[in-house]
Amino acid sequence: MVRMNRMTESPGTARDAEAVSRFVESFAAQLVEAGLARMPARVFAALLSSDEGAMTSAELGEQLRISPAAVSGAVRYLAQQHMVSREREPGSRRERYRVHGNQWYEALTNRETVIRRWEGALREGVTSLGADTAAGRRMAETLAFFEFIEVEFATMMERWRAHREKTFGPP
Amino acid sequence: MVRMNRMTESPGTARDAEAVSRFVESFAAQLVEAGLARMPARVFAALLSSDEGAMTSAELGEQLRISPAAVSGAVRYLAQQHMVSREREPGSRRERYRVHGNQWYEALTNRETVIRRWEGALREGVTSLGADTAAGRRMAETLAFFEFIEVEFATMMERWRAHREKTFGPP
DNA sequence: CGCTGTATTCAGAAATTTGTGAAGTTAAGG
DNA sequence: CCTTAACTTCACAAATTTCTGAATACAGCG
Repeated sequence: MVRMNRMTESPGTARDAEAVSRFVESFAAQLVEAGLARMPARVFAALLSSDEGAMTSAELGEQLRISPAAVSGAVRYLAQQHMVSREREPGSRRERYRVHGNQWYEALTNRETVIRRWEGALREGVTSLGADTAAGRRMAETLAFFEFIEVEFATMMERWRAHREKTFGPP
Repeated sequence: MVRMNRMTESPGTARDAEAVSRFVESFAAQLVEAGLARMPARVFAALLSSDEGAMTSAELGEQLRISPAAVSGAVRYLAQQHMVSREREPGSRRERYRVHGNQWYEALTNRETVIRRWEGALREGVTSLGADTAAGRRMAETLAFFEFIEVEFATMMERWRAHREKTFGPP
């Protein structure tokens, strides 16, 4: 009985470090392609595939082979975007970073702030180019699209929460 | 009566170049913040605020003060993303780049390809980490979210087209 | 009150991205 | 065909971004 080093004991406890790492990097790559910066993407992917859904700075640094500074920067960014939360461990000064079990993707897809800014810019465009110009009309229509999206998005998320609860049980 | 240089003649024809430029740059900045690269963002904003909804390479270069090479690169990217189309002018070898009147924002928000890739990555994650692990379950739930979104998005766009037609008339 | 384990900040090195000039390619018009 | 007006590609310079090591700040513990 050779080869009982990992992924052999009680499933859900020990883990194939290499497989995890492969997944982390490949998922991070997708996030990067979607526009996320490199380190935040890697940190986030690592947290997402951790069994606890949370890791310490040291654990992240070890898994990803990056400096504490890089962890700090990535985590700060992710926290600002509400994609992770920080927890102070009761005892020591160590901190854990946690993915919000079922809300992070709302943060990820919730471009509400962005949409609002676009709407602002478009309104400005309509007035500064003139509502009676072709360009002005085109932008007015675009603006209408975003206003439409903004509302739809909210109700869509509402439907998801309902659907989710039904399928996976309460958060 | 001094100062009758621009924005004086029939509205909708002559345009205040400076105001246009201000808007172009400010809207481009929003697009950049949303993740678009600099040149594509500027080119796109310029097209969007042109009265025709289309410009030649030379016009773009002049308005944005960039080289033909930069225009070429930006336009290639935008075309790949289906945010602009290229038109060959009947006569000469000049090409015009056009924003699709009311479909570009679908291209912009339609992350379907991206979503598909994420789903792939997540499926891989579920199997490689184990469906019976906590991490696996978390990812299965995330996967369900994206599958949900994918469908919702399609119907949302359908509703928009209906709404649009009612409000602005046929495309 | 120091000590120690953590987290953060900062200056700079390294890598990546971006935009240009110049050469190359294509096709219309003589 | 040859010329010429466009567009494209390519190598490189410049600017920006990213990550690290080192110094700094902070908080719990003895």
